[in-house]
Amino acid sequence: MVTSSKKSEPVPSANLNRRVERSRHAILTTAFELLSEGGVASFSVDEVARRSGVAKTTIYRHWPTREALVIDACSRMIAEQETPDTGSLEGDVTAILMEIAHLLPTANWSYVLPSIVDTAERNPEFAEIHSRIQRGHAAPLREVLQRAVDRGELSAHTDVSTIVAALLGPLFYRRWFSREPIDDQFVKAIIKRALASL
Amino acid sequence: MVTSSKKSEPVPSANLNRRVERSRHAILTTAFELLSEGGVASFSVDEVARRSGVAKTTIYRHWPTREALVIDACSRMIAEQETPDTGSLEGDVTAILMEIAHLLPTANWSYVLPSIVDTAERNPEFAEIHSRIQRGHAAPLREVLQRAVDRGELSAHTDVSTIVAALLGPLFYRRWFSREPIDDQFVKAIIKRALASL
DNA sequence: ACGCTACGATACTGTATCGTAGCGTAACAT
DNA sequence: ATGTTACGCTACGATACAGTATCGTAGCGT
Repeated sequence: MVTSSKKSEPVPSANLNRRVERSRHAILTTAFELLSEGGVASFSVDEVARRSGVAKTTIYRHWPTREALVIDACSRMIAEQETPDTGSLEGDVTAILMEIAHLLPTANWSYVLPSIVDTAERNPEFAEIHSRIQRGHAAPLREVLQRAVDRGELSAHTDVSTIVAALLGPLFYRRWFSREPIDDQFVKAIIKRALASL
Repeated sequence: MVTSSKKSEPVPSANLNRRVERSRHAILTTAFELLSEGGVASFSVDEVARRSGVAKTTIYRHWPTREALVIDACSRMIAEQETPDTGSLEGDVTAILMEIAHLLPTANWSYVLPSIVDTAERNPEFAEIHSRIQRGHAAPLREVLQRAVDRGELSAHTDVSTIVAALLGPLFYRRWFSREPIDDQFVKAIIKRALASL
């Protein structure tokens, strides 16, 4: 009785989910790859269908519009970083920035982010995604900075947001604006200046 | 004799040039406006024709392709800034950054630049334009910094490029990444840190 | 064995775009 | 007056794309 009543409920069997998940995964993987290559503007559903081998009709069975798929693919791009704990503020910050400096020239998301920033300039949905990505990038820094404030290594009236901008800004600037290389020496100079006790 | 020989040369009369210039100006103005609204990706020749009142055929008589027109319109976006001379490094830098901080939320080019950055990521022609815009932004800073080095206000082995990144980076970061407001206090804090004598 | 569900293939509508061609016309020079 | 030049207009052809409709089929549970 209980089992039969369960059947009538919308409980898709595990295997059906597997089938669905296979399609969804193939689509999303290809979508992500396509995004990395051409950005948001040149993204097309037809191309996803061609590359993934999944029929376009199937794509539209899972996502109502092209935009929904793009947004979903963008969301998979949020880089999650661990928060180090070396004991000292400078040690933590150095660990975080060195990793970012290493990722900036190589990681996929660094090719797509300008496209998202551009789209976000005029589209609130992308502004929301961009905001999430942004918070993800800054979170570890905010945490180690806040810890430093709490234990007195930084003055209590330090504005954490300002320091984050002073740390991330120059790195991003070199990646997307001046296009200069980002070497260890540069990162260290930025850290010294951002954390300088005035 | 001299005048008649001049005629055979490709010396279009002034009035003809006026006619041509009127068309070119109307097209470029509209193109620039369209770029500001939608970025490079959504730019279309048909729309320029519709808005400017100039026939599409005429547009193609002056620019061979859509891309050539976009590039031409982008080139008009290079913001030229004057280099101040207040006598002190901090005064000069403050003058420059305050103006940029004021322009960032308002100027047209701040809406288009992400689009150019994105396009430059994959298109060498736009990378070149982006590079020119970038140098234009940094030039006044480079100059006042170099002057400060020359007169000994900054140590001789200061890396000017690093300081420029430490100054412009945080401002750009707030405009296009964290989207936080850029107030005078923030600018001053960034300047103090960037110019700190370590 | 039977039925449900997701899937594939194909075709289609409708639109937006690039870039070109043909033809007539207004501005301008001489 | 006559020719030249730039322009406007309309209409193309070609392509790409979003999104839908139809029909047949393969996987999977029961």
